[in-house]
Amino acid sequence: MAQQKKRVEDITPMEEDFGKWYTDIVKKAELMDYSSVKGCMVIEPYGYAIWENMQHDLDARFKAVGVQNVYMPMFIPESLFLKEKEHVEGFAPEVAWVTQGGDEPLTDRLLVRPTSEVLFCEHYQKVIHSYRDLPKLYNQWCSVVRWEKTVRPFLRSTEFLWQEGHTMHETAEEAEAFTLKMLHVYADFYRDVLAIPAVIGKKTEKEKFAGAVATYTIEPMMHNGVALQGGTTHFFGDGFPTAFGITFTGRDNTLKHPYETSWGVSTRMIGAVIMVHGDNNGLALPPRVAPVQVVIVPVAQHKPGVLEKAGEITAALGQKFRVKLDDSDNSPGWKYAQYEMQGVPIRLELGPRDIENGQCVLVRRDTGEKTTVALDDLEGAIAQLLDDIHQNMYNRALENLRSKTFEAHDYEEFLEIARDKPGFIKAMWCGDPACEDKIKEDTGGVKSRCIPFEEEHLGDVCACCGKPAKHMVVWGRQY
RNA sequence: CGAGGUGUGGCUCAGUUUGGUAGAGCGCUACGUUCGGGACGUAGAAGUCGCAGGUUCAAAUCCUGUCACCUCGACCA
Repeated sequence: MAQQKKRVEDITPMEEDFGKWYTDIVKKAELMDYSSVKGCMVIEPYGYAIWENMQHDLDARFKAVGVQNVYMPMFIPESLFLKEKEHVEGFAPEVAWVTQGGDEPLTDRLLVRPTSEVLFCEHYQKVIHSYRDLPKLYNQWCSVVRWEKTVRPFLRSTEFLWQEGHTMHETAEEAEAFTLKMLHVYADFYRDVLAIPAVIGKKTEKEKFAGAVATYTIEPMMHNGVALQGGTTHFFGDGFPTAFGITFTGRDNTLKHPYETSWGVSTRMIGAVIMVHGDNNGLALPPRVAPVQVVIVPVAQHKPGVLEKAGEITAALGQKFRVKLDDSDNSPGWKYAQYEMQGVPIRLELGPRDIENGQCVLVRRDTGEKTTVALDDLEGAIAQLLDDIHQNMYNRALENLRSKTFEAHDYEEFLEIARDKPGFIKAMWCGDPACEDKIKEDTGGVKSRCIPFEEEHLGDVCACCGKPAKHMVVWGRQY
């Protein structure tokens, strides 16, 4: 259709160039703008509203499991940062330093936080004295800075917004259980709010966080088969608490170190939403985070009664949904394309003909399907439609994940899939990091995503080296 | 950080090879006609050519440096 051609002229088709398609969308849907500092972006109102919706929902989920919000400083003295060795080695290459305050050079340099483990530990050392003080379940919403070599809006930037939870527990078992609990909070959020399915599991030794005993991850698959690390939770054991001298008197009146966890998700989730749900007409937002859930487009709005009726409907629906009325002078067709580009889940068209018949037209962003609805039933119909859209978007993403997940039983098959079929590869693994290195080398970038909780038995030997297998691993390329 | 590419009104780009008055389309502003899939007419505003040096009578154009962005590799949420 001719109109189809016109709709997509501004966005590079994803089949042609997925990277270009992505940047077209972040710019044209008005999510962000570049700034004059490398790797730092302006998050524009529409993009920030998505983040706020994510924040509100997640924050409530954190509080439901007893987490409290705090705020830590953005600067860390070098001497404090140096206390945990593996952690330093992990982050040292990408920290930004403050070396001067006003006119005076600093004797103890400050780093801009790349993550706040050490600040939480310094504080916990002061406030934890007894098992009665545990657990401590703190979280902060803030920005952190990592001096990345290459950057991409929302996926990898020098400064990014996130939340970081840091908790202290009386026993290792409790801490480990809490690490998994938070992983499931994230997974539920991805499924129920972002409409994104994911592979959930444990990172291999090679891929775990600097200083952690164990790292767990949720790994959603983007539309093109590439993975994005969607959120991680870490069990730290008592390494940091020992290094920072955090002690408490236990129930048996002996001095002990508490056990620590941390967990975080970031504005990268916006990138995930774009790359999982978007299409060649632009962004497609899951209803539960969409800043505008219903956009009302009046048709022939100069005719008497149209704008009045549209205003009435906007006010009524605004009680229950996030609604926008576009009464600008742009043509209806222009508005249709604009809000499709911005991913608004439902468009409500209202013209003189509709008003006469006591109805309006609802158009869903995910399928393009149009239905005529009586104005009397509108609220119920929209509530139902938003739920349907969420479910349909989830199902589509799940289908994408399933259809692009392959099994490899030997190395030849593995390399063939890695070369020809974008997506995840399930394969048995011996547990040796050498095989991870070899696979990454031979395939040009395929890495272990995780050892999924739902393991399958695909064979007895490692698909790479042929030695006895210990686990099934999901492999893939990542952003 | 390695390889390649690009910076010219708000956006997409032409002009750079061969130095000589700053261009187009879209967008924007005003008015009028329109309005069920990116409407049209008329009039108008808007650019120290990424930035800093240099060569020259003269630089968007040549030289040096620098910054940013894009693509592909090595690292992360």
